[in-house]
Amino acid sequence: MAKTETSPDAARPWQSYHTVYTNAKAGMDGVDKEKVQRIVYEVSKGSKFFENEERKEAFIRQKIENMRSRCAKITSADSSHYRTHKTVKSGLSSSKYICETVAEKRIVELEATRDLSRVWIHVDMDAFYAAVETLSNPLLEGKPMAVGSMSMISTANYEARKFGIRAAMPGFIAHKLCPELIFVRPDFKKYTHYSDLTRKVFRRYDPNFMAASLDEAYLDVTEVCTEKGTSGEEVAKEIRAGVFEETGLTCSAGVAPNRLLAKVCSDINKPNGQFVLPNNRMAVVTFISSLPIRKVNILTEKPHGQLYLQIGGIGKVTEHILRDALGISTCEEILQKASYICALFSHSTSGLELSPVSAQDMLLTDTPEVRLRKSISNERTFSATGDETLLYRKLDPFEVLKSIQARTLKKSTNS
DNA sequence: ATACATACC
DNA sequence: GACTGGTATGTAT
Repeated sequence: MAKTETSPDAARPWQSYHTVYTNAKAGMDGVDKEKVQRIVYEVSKGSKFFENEERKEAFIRQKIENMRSRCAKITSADSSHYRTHKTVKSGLSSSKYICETVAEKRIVELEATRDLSRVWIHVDMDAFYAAVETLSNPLLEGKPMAVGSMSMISTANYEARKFGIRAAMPGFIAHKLCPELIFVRPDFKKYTHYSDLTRKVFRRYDPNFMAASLDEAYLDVTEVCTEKGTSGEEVAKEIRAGVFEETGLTCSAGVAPNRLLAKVCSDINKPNGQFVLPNNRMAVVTFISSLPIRKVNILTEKPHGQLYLQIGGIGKVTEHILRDALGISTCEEILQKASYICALFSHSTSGLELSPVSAQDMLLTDTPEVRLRKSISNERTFSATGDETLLYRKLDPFEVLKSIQARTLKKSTNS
């Protein structure tokens, strides 16, 4: 009997354990994903973390079931509408007919915001922390290496990625995937130093460039292109050469009419490459059509200081819901099923999901002149305990202070 | 108002 | 044995 993709296979229980580690990522092309998935599952199985993941998965599955049944209702209301030529009401306030009108209106609004007049470059350093560590210790060259600890990995170099190891993976799982993996403790002083060197280069092309993290920045080079009579492609090449000259590190770049697209483009020819999406409606629409929904990101509109936040987007959970409830995996399918999205999600969530329609940055609005930091926090993970005394001790202001001081001291003394 | 969930690096 | 930490937004209750 033919096996369908959706039927759970009891012989392959690891297939139902969803992690982010098998997503398409630069340097992960030749990886045996099935094997990685199996090892991750085997190492994780039975842990408290794993149990919690299963609990969350079950909740999401239930949410998907609800959505599917609401979908079915919308569709049947729709067909009765066309059969009887009567207005559909009686509890079914959201017939497909009404949803389509709402969706069409929103799409028209989004289309109107499309702007192809700017040239944006997104620069993304290649395996940044790992590359910096290799600069200061050339013995690491060519060997699988990760910056982080047995608990958590921040960055893996390309040799390590061949084993399926990547950022946000716990070190002990990475060790199972590659026992020879070298671990290097993070040293943020070093990364900040090299980050500053790259920013000196960025400033030459856009004094108001926006840094999204130590290793990523958005530059508006529209004026540079006009003044010098050059193209975004040429400017990106210059920037990458400049960064290499200043730091000895490689980076990748994406050139596009807006930040959302530029970020997607910088990943295409990683590492040490670039990709240009021309400011041309046809090219942009074609590009967006085949784009996996997971690539959709949103950003805050104004920086605090030089920092530009990348928040939200379609992540693991939303991707799962859209795929299993509505059969959506590309941005083109978002457009086709826009009426369902408008019917099933809140206004702001559907706005996020529909944003690729206009191939436009999804920006947070209602922004003050300069967006200020809204919160500051400091957290510590400790092992599970039922010991009440210990828990209260963790919360004791004096203990908290001591812990923060200890960490601050550690940071300023290493190297 | 508060807790919880999702997201990004 | 071990699944971070900082900041932000959205949703449910």
